[in-house]
Formats: sequence, C-alpha cells, structure tokens
Amino acid sequence: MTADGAQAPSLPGLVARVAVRRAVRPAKDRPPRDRQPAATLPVARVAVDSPLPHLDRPFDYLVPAELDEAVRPGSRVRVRFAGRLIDAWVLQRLAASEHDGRLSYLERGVGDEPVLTAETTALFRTVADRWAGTFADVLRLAVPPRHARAESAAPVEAAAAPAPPDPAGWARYRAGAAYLAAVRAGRGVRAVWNAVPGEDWPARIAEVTQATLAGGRGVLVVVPDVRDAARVDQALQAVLAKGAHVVLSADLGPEARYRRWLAVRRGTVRAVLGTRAAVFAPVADLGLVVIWDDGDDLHAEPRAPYPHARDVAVLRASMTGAALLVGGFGRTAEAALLVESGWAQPIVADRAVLRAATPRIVALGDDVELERDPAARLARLPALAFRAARTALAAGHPVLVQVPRRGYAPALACARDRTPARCGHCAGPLAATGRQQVPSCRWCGRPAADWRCPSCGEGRLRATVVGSARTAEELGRAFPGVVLRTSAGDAVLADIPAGPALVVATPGAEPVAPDGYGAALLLDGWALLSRPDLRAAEEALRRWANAAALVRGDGTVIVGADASLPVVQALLRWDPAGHAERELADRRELHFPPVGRMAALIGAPADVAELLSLSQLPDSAEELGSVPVAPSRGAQPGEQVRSLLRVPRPDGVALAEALHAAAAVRSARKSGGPVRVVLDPLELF
DNA sequence: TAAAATGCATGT
DNA sequence: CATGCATTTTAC
Repeated sequence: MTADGAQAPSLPGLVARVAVRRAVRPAKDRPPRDRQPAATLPVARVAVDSPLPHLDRPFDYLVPAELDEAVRPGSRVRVRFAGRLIDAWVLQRLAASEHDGRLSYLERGVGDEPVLTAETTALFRTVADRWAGTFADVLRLAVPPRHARAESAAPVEAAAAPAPPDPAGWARYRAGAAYLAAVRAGRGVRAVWNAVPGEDWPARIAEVTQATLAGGRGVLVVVPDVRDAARVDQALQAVLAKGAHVVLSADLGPEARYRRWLAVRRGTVRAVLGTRAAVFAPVADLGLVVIWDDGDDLHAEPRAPYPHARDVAVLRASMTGAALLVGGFGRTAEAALLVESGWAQPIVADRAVLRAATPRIVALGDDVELERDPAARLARLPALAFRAARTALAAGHPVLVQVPRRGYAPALACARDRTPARCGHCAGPLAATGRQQVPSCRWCGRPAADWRCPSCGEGRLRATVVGSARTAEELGRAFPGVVLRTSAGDAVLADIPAGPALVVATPGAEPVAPDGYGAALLLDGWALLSRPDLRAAEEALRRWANAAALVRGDGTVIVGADASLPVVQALLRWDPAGHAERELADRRELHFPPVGRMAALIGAPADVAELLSLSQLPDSAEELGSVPVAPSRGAQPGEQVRSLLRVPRPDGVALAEALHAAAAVRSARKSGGPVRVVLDPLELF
C-alpha cells in the first residue's frame, strides 16, 4: 500500500485540499456554532430531496431560532444529511421529535415562500404511494424549479370573482344545467361528460370554470396538449377578467413558469389551465378539477413514478371534496368504472339533441385489398366516400382525411374475422417473434401452438400489417385542383381557413375547421384496431369520435372499417358510453385495469428477479411471467426484461407498497441496477 | 461531504 | 487482542 505512491495522498496534496475548502466556504458564510433552537415548535419534520427509495421517509431537524420565521410547513430548506448539504421540504413543525439520536440543525432556508400547501403535501404523498414512487419524484413533476427573480417580482392584484355563466350551453345535456349550478354552489359533484359531436367544448369548460369562480372556489383544467390548452385559453379569456386564470405548460421557460405557478400558490390566481403536470398545481380552495379527453395517452406522465393525470385528478377530487368533470367525445373504461361504481354521474345529451348534432356516419365494408395498401385503398375508395368528399367540397366545406400514424407494431389476429389473438394463459397479445414458427405471448412468453379464434373457431393467424401513407399525394391526384393540407408529426396545424380543402391528418393532429368539416374519411381503421393493445378498440373509437366531432351536423363521416365490429357499431350509433361499458366488462373478465391493478417491472433480468424476490406481495398477486423487451431510452444497454404482476383492485395500494419497500431494500443495500416500476402501464404489450 | 462503524495490519 | 489507520456506511 505504502509502496504505491500514486494512491497514498501526499502531505502537499492534503494541504492543497484544505486550502481549497477554505476558499470555497469562508468561515463567515457558515452558520454560527452557538445556535439555539426556536422557542416554539423547535423541530422541523422534513422530506429530503433524494432519489433513494429507502430515504423516502421523514427526518427531523432542529430549527435554529434565527430561522424560526422562515421555516414554515411547505418551506424549502437546506439540511446537512449524511455529511452533504441537500434540499429538503418542511412537512410539519413539531414540539418534539420521536428520533432517539441527536438532531442536527437545519442549515438554511431557501426562498421565503412555502412551495407546498397542506393539500398538495398530502396529495404528493398519496400519489407516491399509489404509483410505488417517492415523494421527491412526485415533487419533481409537480413543482417547477425555483426562480429567484420570479419570486421577488411584485405580486399581481387578484381578479374579482366573475358573474355566473350563461347556462344555455350546458342545458343541452341532461343534468348539465344542474351540474353547473351544483359546481357554483360548491358541491363536490363528480361527472363523466360525453360531449355531443360538434360541441364547442372549450366554451363549456370555460362556463364550468366561470361557475366555480363565481362560487368563490378555485379551478383546475387539464388538457392533453398545448393546442387544446390554447383553445380553452381563448374560451376562458372570453368569459373571465384578465389575470383571472393562468396557463401552465412545460414550454414556458423557467422564469415565466415559476412566476405563474407562484401566483397560483399565493392564491392570486384561482383558475389554472394546463397540460398533465398542471394537475398538481397548488390551486387554493379547489372547487373543481376538469380533465378533457382522458383517453389521450399524453395524460400519462412518462417520468417516474408515471402517474396518469386522470387518476391524479380523481384522487385529488376525492381527497379535497372538489367537484370533478371527466369530459371527452369518447369514454374510457376508467371513466366508465367511475360511473358504474356510482362515484360519478354521467352527463350525456338526450337522444334527440344527439341526433340533430351527429353527422351521418357510414362504415365501409370489409375489404382485404383495401387494408393492405393505402394507395390501393384510396384509389378504390368506394363511390360513397368519393361522393361524400365531392359533395362537401362542392358546398364549400373542407374534407378531413384521417390516416394512420407510423410505427404500429405488427401483431397477430384471426385470419378470418380479425379478432386480435390473445394468449390462452394470461390473455396477453400474441406476436410472431423473430423467425420462429410458433407465435408467443408478448406478456408471459408462452408459445401459442394450438390457438383457436374464440369467436369463430378459426385456427389460422394472420399478421395485421399497417402502413403510413403517401396518402396526401394520392388524394391530390384523386381530387385535382383542390387545396391540400397536411397536419402530422412535427407540422401540426391548429386550424384551417374556411373554404374547400382536403386536410390529411394523423389521429390527434386534426385541425379545427371554423364552420366544421363537410366530410371526414377515417382511413386508419384496421391500423388502429389491429394494435396489439388492450385499449385498441377504445382508442380507435376515441380517435374516430374526436375526428367525427369536427364534422358539421349535416356532414358525412366514412369510416374504413367493418360495420359488423362492435366498436364500429358504437361509432355509427354514437354510443361511446355503451362501448365503454362493454369494454369495462371485458376488462373485468380478464382482470385487467381498471378493474384489476397491474405493475410492470422493467430492468435487467437479475435485477427484476431480485426485486420480485424481495417483494412481500399480497397473496392475491399473480405473476404473469417475464418477457424480453427492447431497452428503454436512457437505460444502459444489455438485455432487458419486463415482468407483469396483477392484483385485484383493492390490493393495488398493497402491491405498490410492497414494490416500493423492496426497492427501498435494494437501494439501501446498493445492490444491482435500476428497475423501473410502472403501475397500470398504458401499453400492455 | 461529516461522523460513526467497520475492516485490517501490526505489534505485544 | 489492543492499537492506529484506512475504508465503508449511515443518513435526524
């Protein structure tokens, strides 16, 4: 050891290090040594900002007398923790600690305003527990980084409460006007709202917002993307005073983002509109949470612990007693469960209202050739679709053409009736992996040698191929002289000018037409329906409904899918609620979310196995097996597997707790590599 | 990045 | 098997 001169620190080296330390931290910047604890409530219970799961518990510190004022529940502080200085948040002030050992003093306060409220503190803890994550992880999603300049800027005057809204828009819905009145009265009414086609939904959301503010309570509106936020923002500006609401979105820039967030925390602004992270905004005296189009996968947070904005909204409403409005043109199985359990009431239009608002919807027949080749599909677009497009264009209206997005994974389905092929053991999707002959389950990996279609008995499988398309080009040829616009990928159009045009868009990127589209051609049917995903049908219906909702009541929608399919029937009859009920029944039979609760563990095989072996899972937990997956972005290269666990819904919290506890043991041991734990993953293939 | 706990070689 | 020093672990 001593022979190795390079390893042993030399005396000059030590002297130099001491000198550097002096220079970095002069004695006068250090807190005084003779600190005294604050006279009252001298103990601060804090949560430390550490990603380690075993440190996700409270720690107690002494509050020095000089920090007595600054250290309040919710304050950011710096503490010395295992030697290093780290950030922490004050959860409570206490008279005494339960900790046996000696308490350290808090080092200093950060900023002079609390960032957590009693309500958000409880919410973040519950969210962490529900998704097997840490408080610090949730906080990172929920609270924007501090910006000192924004903090010291002059506070803005609060806007006065608005007058109550005009109830006419909501009166079209059964229970609509009553809901508006109840929200204004401050009752915690919870509803699942199915908007009628063509609905000016941003205006309806603006009205419920106005009603809540008129009743003196705060409002939170969460939409999938910034395009939707811009539309609702306009609607809010039309009914609210300037400064009565803010838009929170990730693309704001640190200073503006923190300033707006701070105005909300201070209670100066009582209405918040934003994308998924806004669901955590510290709105004071929350009276209503609105979530629009909860089936959009943008509501699923891609960062740990992967909470879903709809589920957070539901938690938050139930924790605070606030009203909840889950709105959309479609309906998810999750929303259907809220209704079925009686926790939320449906808000739907009367059949007559619906009939008047809904465009004519026609399904194309089942045509194998059309499915394979988008160009052929277009070239051979039945006369019906051509006629609908021509009629609309001639009347001066634009025509929407919805085409599949790129990149759907190929999957297997019944060769005869295209029922998606599912595993006989766990009901996961079957796929032809590699060149092997026997297809296998993407979830549990079991081969499916003797598969039979459950609906028709067919034994043969076919790959369902999808393609994006040179659809625009083909269309241009089919309709020469007509203005052609595309909206897809990174070139999404928010709206289009009035007048005849062909608009080719991928699902979710459809621009809004000022007077509605004269026709919509939904060409992505098979691509959507053949996805090897639990939510394929629900998602198809949601996308079709969102596109069809942009069509004028006197217009026509042509859907390129077989009219005999239940999901197509649901579109033809405009019955998203009925479809969601059936979807929920299917999920119940298969014990899938939202009826059951699942957890996906993703990581290196040994790490996943270790986490599983350390987890004291509830007795009800089923292990669905482990399959190789492509390494996720940001993960180190090497083989990755995914294990799926499933429990009945009441055991969901126990499952999350067990996994979190096991992760804590692993992190305390500093053993092994990372394992991602995702509760109720959206994509289950 | 501080203190405590643990590990390890050395000398009696 | 105490002692001194290095390394590892804890975390208030």
